[in-house]
Amino acid sequence: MQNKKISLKEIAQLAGISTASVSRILNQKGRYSKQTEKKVLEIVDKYGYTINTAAKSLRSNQTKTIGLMIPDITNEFNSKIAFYCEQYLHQFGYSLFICSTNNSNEIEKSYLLDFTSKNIDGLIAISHLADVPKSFSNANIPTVTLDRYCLSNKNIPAVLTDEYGGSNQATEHLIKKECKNIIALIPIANDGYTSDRSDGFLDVLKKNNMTIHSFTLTKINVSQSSGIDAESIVADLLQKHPIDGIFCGSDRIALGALYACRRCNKKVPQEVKIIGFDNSTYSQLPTPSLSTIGRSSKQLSEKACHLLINIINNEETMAGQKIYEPIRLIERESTK
Amino acid sequence: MQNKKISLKEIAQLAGISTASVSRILNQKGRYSKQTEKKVLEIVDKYGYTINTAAKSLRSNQTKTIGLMIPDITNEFNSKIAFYCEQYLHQFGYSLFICSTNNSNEIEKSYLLDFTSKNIDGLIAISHLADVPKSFSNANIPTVTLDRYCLSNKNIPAVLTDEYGGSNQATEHLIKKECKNIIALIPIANDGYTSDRSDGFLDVLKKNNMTIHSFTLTKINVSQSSGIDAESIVADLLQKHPIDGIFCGSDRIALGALYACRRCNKKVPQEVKIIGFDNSTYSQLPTPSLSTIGRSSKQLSEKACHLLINIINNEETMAGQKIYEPIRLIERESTK
DNA sequence: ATAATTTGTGTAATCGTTTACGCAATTACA
DNA sequence: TGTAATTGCGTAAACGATTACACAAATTAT
Repeated sequence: MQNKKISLKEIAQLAGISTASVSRILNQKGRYSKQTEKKVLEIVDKYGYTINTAAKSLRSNQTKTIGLMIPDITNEFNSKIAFYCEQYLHQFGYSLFICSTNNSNEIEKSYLLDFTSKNIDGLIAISHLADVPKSFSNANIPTVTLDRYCLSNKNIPAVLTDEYGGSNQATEHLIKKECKNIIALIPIANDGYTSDRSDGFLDVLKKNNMTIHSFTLTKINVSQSSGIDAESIVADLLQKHPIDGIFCGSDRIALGALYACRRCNKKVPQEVKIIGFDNSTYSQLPTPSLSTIGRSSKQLSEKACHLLINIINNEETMAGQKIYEPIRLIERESTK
Repeated sequence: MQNKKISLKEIAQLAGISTASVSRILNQKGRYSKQTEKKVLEIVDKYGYTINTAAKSLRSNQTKTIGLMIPDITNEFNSKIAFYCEQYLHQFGYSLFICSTNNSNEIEKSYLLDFTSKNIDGLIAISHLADVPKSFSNANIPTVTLDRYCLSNKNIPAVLTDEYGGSNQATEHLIKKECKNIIALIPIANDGYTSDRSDGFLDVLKKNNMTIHSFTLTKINVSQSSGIDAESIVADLLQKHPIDGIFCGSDRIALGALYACRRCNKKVPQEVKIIGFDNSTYSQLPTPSLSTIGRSSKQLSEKACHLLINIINNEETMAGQKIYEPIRLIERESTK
């Protein structure tokens, strides 16, 4: 019928009425007659009108848009978060700006600036938001932190995994399976942050009066190669010490540990038991399959979205609140 | 200094000049003096000003925003596409609206409407765009299709994997390894579309004068459970026929086939050889590791983005052009 | 010294919506 | 029948930026 976008004003002209009426009809707000409504809707349909969001946002001061800040969308956990957040928020008419930050403060900052320019209605961030630009704070954008808590502003609520409890359970599980010499490999993000996974591990060892050596806890930089790094570290340790239990802060690392055992001819689970963290697809596929600590990315996502929408709508600040998502132990062949 | 967003007009007031000057300075466009520039930049910095994108877009008619339509972000291939597209487009100042369509025409349509409202500058779609709403066409949004070609408009350029060549190579590889009874399991998307993977397979069989039975080619619905579906189908076939080679249209399916062989006590690769498609992480982990057909998601993404930006900038339509990304055979243990 | 050019700035319209306010026509109520 | 309430619609300002145009002041050329 056309091949150019049509505006509300043009619809008004075609219908011989004012823009105000058209707007009221399209938004089903205020007063208008059935007659003119019919006329307008016909024209809308005939010409394939869609509203201009920029104009609407400018006037109404809301964009129906949420920012999602994620370290790396390629990571299975993160991509699930993105998926479930999108699903949940879509129900409420929100679209998602997604950005990968690689945990870099610089990149985060530039995206936060971009987000304030774009006037997003809210932000979900898998980040510590350690360094937030002034313009972002000034904009007072409702924010929820996911799987991390905000370092720069204690009022930002967080939806968290019970990492301490998870590593507790994992370690207890190894002990129950009669491991005597347990080590842990904990990932450390390139923003320098380590999770509570190491504390949970160490506390259980102490509680059980187990000796803690210099090599008991190793930190591994998070990267594409963290599995490979873990492999050589573990292979090295296996040759020097009588290790029989390995708690890994991620499944990727656990996989590296498994390969290391193969290389050193240590049978898993007979001689060495391994447990990972995340319940990613990785953990199900190798032989033996890997025991791991699972958490529901769906639950995490939905709690974060729910919280965010509440803040957006009700002005409930939920200030500083921390919501914990429980974890569960998933026992597979590597600790049988 | 403040805790409210400040506008360009307010900056002008604070500096005692007109909005026109401020705009010229911030955009480094037109004429202005060093003096006033300094004054303005100081105020901008002091108050943490960021531009209001909605207003800018409304006036300038471009949003610096690209839509990315993907069947399921949770899928490894798709998440890589998202990652590389974001990286590439970010360099040029674009942000990404990402949406998961689950291959559903209905969902796609509603997102296309949303995108036209939002006035995205361009669209990259892993989709056949079989059913495009009128308003989207009217909006004349530069579009590139990725890993699929557009069914509703032949002028839309596409960046494609050489699927035919890939399945050709995979099948030839099985034959070279002396497989005599080869079957294929090809995924079929829930928009009803099958790729060229089956043609490539069948043509090679014909060329080599191999018999094609009723069970030679099986189609499997794409879903979370497609691996499990494949497992039972293959297990069933293995018991009835002397199959010694399996070409799988995805690594997930290949994994199912591998498990089926285990269940039926068929040794891989000695008795049955398996080859997958995608070179996903899945394929590297099991024992034996899976041979597969690889393609570079980075190359695919960058070609698509490059093409799109060209269309956006130069009005080069590249109408109907199809760009093929080559594939490569990755030989692992499952076909040794 | 005068004319021509360049430079810095301001005025005001514009992009496409929403919405407060006002007014006339219709309907309800007495 | 007259007054009050309701209904439907239009006018115009506003959101926050960009930009064509005009114009005075400063600079350069002649």
